[in-house]
Amino acid sequence: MTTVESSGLPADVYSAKCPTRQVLDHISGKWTILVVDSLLEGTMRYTDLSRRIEGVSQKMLTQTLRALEADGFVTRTVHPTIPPRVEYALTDLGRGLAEPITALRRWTETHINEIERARARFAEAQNPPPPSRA
Amino acid sequence: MTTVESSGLPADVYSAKCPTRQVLDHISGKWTILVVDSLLEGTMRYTDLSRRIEGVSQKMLTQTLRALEADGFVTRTVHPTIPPRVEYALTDLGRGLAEPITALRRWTETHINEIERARARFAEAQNPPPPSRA
DNA sequence: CAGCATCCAGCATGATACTG
DNA sequence: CAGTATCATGCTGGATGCTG
Repeated sequence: MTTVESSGLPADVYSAKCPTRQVLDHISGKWTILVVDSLLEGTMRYTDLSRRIEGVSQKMLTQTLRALEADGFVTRTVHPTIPPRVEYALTDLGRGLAEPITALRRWTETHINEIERARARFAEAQNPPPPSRA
Repeated sequence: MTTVESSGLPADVYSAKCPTRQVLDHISGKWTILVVDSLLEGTMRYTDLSRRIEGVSQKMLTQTLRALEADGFVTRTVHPTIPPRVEYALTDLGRGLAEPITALRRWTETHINEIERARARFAEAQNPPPPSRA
């Protein structure tokens, strides 16, 4: 096998088989978090989500919902009426997923100032602007 | 402001100004987690990381390290010797970032079986395979 | 050793038009 | 209403060659 032997390290953190990577690749999609967040407030119809998330294309919304459904994070319920009525809701698994995401969000929000100061320092170091006064 | 009023929702979760999105976009990069994980074990030189992560191109490794440096997650120390010697290390902030990431990793690893069962069910529902025996 | 600059391929995303 | 199908594109990421 091609595993790194000299260390107990990543091995295949980016392998398609790495669970973290699989899930991370999904939630890092542009719309996934928006959808999950929306559904945390309750069941919604396609159009509800579409209007709420505002900016998402039909293609992307559908794609995101399908991926979430495939992973068991949301349920899709079709009411065979006219006009059609499709409702999306989070599963328990989906609500569980929301927790670590929220943890990450909170950590980030707590430290965003620190991060932005670091960025400012970095930018300045790269881009030595004329010290406004010698 | 352009914030959604009718709900306390996403507002601009995908806006460039959303902290969560900013950080998520970074850690969702193919190599960021690998680099952070590696550096959790201690200071490393460029080549150490390059060899350890194995599969990363120079471009991507450099790019990833620069982004992490810009955000204040790693320090880059250049020893002006010949040949050059550059050492990378996690900052406290970087170690802090590792925690929510680890939390996500753990949640995923705990639930990956459930996710994969959901996927199997979904695939089957989409792709009604001939029931091996009528 | 530790990069940077350039070129290129593929996929993710997005806009548009059409359908049950 | 809730999608599907197609086309266009922009950016991510990888390969290659050069430098202090």
